[in-house]
Amino acid sequence: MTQQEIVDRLGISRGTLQRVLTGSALVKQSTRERVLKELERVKYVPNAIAAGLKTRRTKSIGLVGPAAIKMSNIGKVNAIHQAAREKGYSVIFGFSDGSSEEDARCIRDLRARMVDGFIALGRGLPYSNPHYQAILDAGIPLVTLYPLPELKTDCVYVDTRSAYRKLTKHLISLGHKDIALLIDHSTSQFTANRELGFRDAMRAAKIPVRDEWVVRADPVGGRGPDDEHAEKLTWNTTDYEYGFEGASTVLAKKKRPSAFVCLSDNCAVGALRAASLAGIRVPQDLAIVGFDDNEGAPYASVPLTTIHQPDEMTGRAAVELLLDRLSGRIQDKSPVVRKIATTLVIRESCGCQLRKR
Amino acid sequence: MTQQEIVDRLGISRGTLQRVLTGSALVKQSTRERVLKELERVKYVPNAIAAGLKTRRTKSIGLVGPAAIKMSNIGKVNAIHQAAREKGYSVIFGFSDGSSEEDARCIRDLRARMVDGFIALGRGLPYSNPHYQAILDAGIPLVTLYPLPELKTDCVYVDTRSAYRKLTKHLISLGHKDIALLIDHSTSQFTANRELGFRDAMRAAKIPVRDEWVVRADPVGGRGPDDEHAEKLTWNTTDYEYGFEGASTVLAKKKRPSAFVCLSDNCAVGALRAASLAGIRVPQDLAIVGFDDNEGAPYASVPLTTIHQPDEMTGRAAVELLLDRLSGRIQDKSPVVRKIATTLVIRESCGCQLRKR
DNA sequence: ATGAAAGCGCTAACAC
DNA sequence: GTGTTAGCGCTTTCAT
Repeated sequence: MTQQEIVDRLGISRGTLQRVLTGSALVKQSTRERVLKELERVKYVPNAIAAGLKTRRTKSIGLVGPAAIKMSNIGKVNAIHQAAREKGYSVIFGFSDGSSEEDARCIRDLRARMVDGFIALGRGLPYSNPHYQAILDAGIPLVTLYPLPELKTDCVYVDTRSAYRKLTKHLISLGHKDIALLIDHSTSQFTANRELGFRDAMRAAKIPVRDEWVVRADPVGGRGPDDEHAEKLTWNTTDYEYGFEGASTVLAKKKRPSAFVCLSDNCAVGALRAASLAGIRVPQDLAIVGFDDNEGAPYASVPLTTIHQPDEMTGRAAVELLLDRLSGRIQDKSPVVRKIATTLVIRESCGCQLRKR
Repeated sequence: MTQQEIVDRLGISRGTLQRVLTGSALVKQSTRERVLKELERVKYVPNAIAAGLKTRRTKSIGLVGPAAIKMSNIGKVNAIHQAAREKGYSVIFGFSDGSSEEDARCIRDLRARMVDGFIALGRGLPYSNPHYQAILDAGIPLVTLYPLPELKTDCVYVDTRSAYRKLTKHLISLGHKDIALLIDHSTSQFTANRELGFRDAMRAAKIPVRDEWVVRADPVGGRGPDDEHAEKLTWNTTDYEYGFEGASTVLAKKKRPSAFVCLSDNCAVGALRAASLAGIRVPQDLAIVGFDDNEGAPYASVPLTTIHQPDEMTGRAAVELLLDRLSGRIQDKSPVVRKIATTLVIRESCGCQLRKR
C-alpha cells in the first residue's frame, strides 16, 4: 500500500497526505480526519527503504566487531538493540570472523545499506583500525565499546583498569599476597587494562608481582603475542577453557598462589574446576574472583565474587552517544569518551564471608 | 560515489556500466577493463537501498522473537548471521520484550524495511501467532525455529521429544526409576515436547511418572500456566534460578528422586548447586542431566551429561530453507518441516562413568 | 490549505 | 555492443 494508492482513493494530493503524516498544522481538520481514517483502514506502513533513499537517513545502525556474539557481550548486544528500538532505530549485524577481509566486507555491506552510524563491539584487532578509520573518513559516526585512542572517535567503555584494581585490592585486604592473574594474551588495550589495574593495586600495596603467575593462558599451545595467528585462534577458545588450562598450569607449579584474579566469570568457573580436580578447596585454600557478574556467577560451585559490568548502561550510553552525534546535538569535534564505572559484588569465592565468622 | 558520476567520468552510458556490474558478456573487452579499473579506483560501493527499492529485494532477513538473545539461543543467532552473510544477506534484529504490541511493532518495522523474509526464534507465545500469520498473508516467507503447526509455515526445529526420550532412557538404563523432570511451565509446544519425550521413555520402561516430580519451576511464585503474566515474567528468570529453585523444592520433599532431567545445562548447574547445598553428592546420590551442551557444560562442578544441540546446523538450515523459498527453488505450497537430530553427550553427572569402574 | 513536480541511486526494458 | 529511459515510494520545494 503506497502513498500514491491512498491519495488516488481519497482524491487528494501527495502533499496533503504528507502533511497529515508529518503532523503539519496546515491541513483542514476534516481532511485530516478523513486521511487518518483511511490510513488506519488500509493499515498503511511507510516504506522505510524509499524514505531512506530520499532522506539519506535509514534509521538503522550497524553493529560490527570481530567474532560473533559471545556470552561476554550478549548483555551489551541486547542493551544496544533495546535502546535503539526505543529510539526508532534498527540494528543490523555485521560480525566478521575476525579476519581482516571479512571485517572490511562487513563494514562495506553495512555502508551499502546506508546505516546511519556504527557501533563497534568486542576487543579491537590491530588490523581493524583502518576499516574503522574509513568509516570516520566518510563522516559516519562511530562509537566504540572499548578504548581505541588511535582512532579518535567516540567511545563508551567499562573502566576495567579500576575494576581490576578494586578486585585485587579486595583480595589484598583479605591478606592475600600471592595473587595470580589469569588473562589471555591479547594485545588489545582492553586486556592490557586488566593487567594495569592489577599491577596498580599490587604496587600500591608494595607487593611484587611474580611474572610466572601472570598467566596468558592459551590452551591451543605455546603461542605468544608475536604469533600472528594467536589472536584469531583465541576467538574459538572459550573462557572456561582459558580458566581451566591457566589455573591448572599455575596450580601445578611448586609455589602456588593463594588467589586468582580471572578475566571473566566463565574463566573463574574453569579455574574453580581446575582447583576442584587438584583437591584444592575454594575459598579456604584458594580465593578466586571473576569479572562480569553474569547469570551463572551466583550459581557457580562456589558463588563468585566478581565485578558487575553494567551492560545495560553501557549499551544505552553507546546508542545515545551515537544518536546525539547523528542529530548534531553533539558538535564537538574531539571524541567524547565515557567511562562506565563498575561495582564489586561480593559472594563466597573470595573467602571474605568465611573470614568474618 | 554513484553510477551516474562514474559513467560521466568515463563517458559511457549507465547501461554499459550496468552490464559490467552484472557480468554480462555483451560488452567490449577494452571497455569492461576500463570500467573495472575505474570502479576499483573510486572504490565503488553500490547503494543497496536504491537497489532494494528498485528490485523489491533488500537481501536482508528479519530475525524476530519474543525476548532477547539468551545463552540458549546465542548459538543459533550466530549461525543464522553467519550463514546469511555467506549468501550475501544481512540480518536485522527485531526482538520484542515479549509483549504482543512490541511483537507487532517489531514485525511492522522490519516489513517497512522490506526484509525479504523472516526467521522466528525462541519459544512461541500464543499471541504472537496472528502477527506471524500476517507475515504469511503478505506472502513473505517465514521460517520458525520451533514447531508451530497452527501456522502452516516452514520450520526447522530440534527434535526435543526424542532428545528427552534419549536422555531419560539413558538414566533408566543406569537403573534409575525415581526420575524428576525440571521444566518451566510454558505452554509452548517446545516445552511440551520435553515432557512428552520424558513420558515416552518412562512409559516404555513401564515406570509410572510421579506428578510431584514433574516440576514446572517458578521462582517468582505460585503462578500456573493460566496466569496470563506467568509467561512474560519467566523471560526475566534465568535457567540457573529455575534449576536451583526447582531442585531445591524437590529435594526438600520426604521422598527424593534419584535423578533429575533438566530443561537446559544452565538449569542443571542450578540444580547442581541446590544439591551441593543440601549435601547431596552428584552423581553418587543423585544424577543430573542437562540439555544444550553449552560451553560451560564440561566445566560444571560435575561435568554435565547432556544433549548436544547442533545450533550451527539448525541456523544454517533455517537460512537455507528461507533462501530456497525466496529463490523459488522450493515451490511446494505445503510447509517444509525439518527436524534436527541431537546427540547424547555423556560426561560425569549421570554417573555412568562411575558405575563402570 | 492544497497540488505538482523533481529527484534520491538503482535496475531493467527497450531502442539503436 | 552501447545508449536511453521509465520508474521503485518517498520527501521536499515551489507554486497556487
